[in-house]
Amino acid sequence: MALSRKLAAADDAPAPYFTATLAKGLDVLEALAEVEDVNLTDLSRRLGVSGPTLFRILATLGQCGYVQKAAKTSRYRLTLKAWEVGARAVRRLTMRDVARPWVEALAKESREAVHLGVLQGSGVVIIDKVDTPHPVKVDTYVGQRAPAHCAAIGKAILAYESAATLDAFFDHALPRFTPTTISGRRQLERELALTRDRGYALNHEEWRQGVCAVAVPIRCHSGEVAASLSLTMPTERFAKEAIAQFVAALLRAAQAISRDLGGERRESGASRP
Amino acid sequence: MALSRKLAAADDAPAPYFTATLAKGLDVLEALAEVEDVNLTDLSRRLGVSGPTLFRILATLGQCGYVQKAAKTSRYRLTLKAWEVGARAVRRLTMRDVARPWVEALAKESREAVHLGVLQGSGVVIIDKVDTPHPVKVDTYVGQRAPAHCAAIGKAILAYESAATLDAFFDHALPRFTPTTISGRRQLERELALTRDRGYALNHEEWRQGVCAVAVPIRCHSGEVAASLSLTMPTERFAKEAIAQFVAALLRAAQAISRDLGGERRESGASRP
DNA sequence: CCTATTCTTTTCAATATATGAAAAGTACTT
DNA sequence: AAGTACTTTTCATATATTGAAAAGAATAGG
Repeated sequence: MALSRKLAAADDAPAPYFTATLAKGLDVLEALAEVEDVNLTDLSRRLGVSGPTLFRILATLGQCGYVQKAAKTSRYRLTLKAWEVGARAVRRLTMRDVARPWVEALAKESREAVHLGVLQGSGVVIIDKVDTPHPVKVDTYVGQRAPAHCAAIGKAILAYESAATLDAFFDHALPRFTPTTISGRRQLERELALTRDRGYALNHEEWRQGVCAVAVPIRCHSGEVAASLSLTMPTERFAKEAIAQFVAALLRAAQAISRDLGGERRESGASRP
Repeated sequence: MALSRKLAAADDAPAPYFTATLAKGLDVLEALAEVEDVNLTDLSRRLGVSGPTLFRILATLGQCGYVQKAAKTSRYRLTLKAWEVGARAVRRLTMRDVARPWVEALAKESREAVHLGVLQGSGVVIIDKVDTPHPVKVDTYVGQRAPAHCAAIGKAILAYESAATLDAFFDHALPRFTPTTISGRRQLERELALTRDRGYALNHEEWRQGVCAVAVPIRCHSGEVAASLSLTMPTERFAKEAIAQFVAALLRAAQAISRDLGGERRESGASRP
């Protein structure tokens, strides 16, 4: 799973223009993101990289500030450096700032967790969140990636993507996570058509057991769908009768955000919720 | 500035255990974080890396999902991948979740921008923020790095670090940003002693013109200073008479956070503000 | 407290890989 | 439509990366 793409490529095509060392370093970074703390040997086994090689990579990541050693010796862990670098990219998403007040208002009104997400490859990345006041919460976090094909927040975007983008999307597999996961291209296309017709996307435990969600697309001034807004909750609270109200609130918020996006500038003086 | 540390090392020591290609790739990532969109040639000039080499690096970063090409061809930009990877590290900081309600309460009470920061190398990284309602705001963002020696949020942590950590800290230079920046070791040590005596740190335009701040340390259950909490505002609003009130509010919030950190678990049922 | 075991770090020679010059191919500009 | 600037490919060379093996630390076990 953490193998560099070159090796993972089933067809042994020459995989042109690929710098193996760099890819290996990034794999190490990603592996460290998953484990809290590791020692060299464990990590070396996990990644299938020899000790000395990993030692050099970790030393380099350390010198560049991405990794540090916990305590005196032994275990390695990530610093916040990767997050800092990435934060510069997030900062450029006007969407986030414009949507913020409406995300908060929607959370207050619905009393459920609100997520704002954008499409990135085969997944949706949560770029903002306001949690529910209920004591029973779904475990999600800002920066989390959800598979687009089985999350409401993903389907609400996919439903409005161009044929070309969808073609590229379907190059990725559609892994099955639960019995209700839609993992066939045909079925997903039908689901997306349904989503377009209704104007909102649903997820009934398609990704994680016990978790449901509704989502609507957010259009930018040019009319393209640029993000999506969702309400996520435990199945227990996802009553059939309540959905219409959730959708209404979502649509109101999404429209307000679209409107505020018009100017496209950060300090927009637009009306607040 | 974006040169890999190997080359930047003034003393031409052999710089042991260093993987140049990986470091170059990370440099590219960081360069892309700074520019929104670049074409290959510009980036190649900026980094002093030849075209074909950069081409390979960008191709690799692309295959690994860290970079993508805008539009059809031409310009490169960062994806959210680095941010996603880093978000896993941030998520492990219990501090952030525990502090959140108090950060919000403090923002409401003070009506100024509240920042929560942790020390990372020679800087402080802002891990959470709630902005002021005032129309005149200081430009800051979550994920931002501030130089520790000339930011209140940094000095409030430095003041309580061990001699060993401080020694390591002083290996970095203390760049001067404004006429009031403290850039000598002796002077900074005096300032830190003063900070300890008072119990709070100040910054009068030491980093950025027109920006002032007050900050207090946050101690974890073991008594170590693990983070700091600041109020940041334009000099115009930083009235001498108001500081005592800001400090009182900051200390109250910091104490509450320290208390709530006791359990050290995420879903702490502790009292809310 | 000493020995055994496991993990980290260093060394080193073989080899695979990255490198930049130059050329070919594209995409803009005027 | 010709010119200019940028991107991509090719390729021979030099270099950096590689893992085996060994030395050195640290930790655990008796």
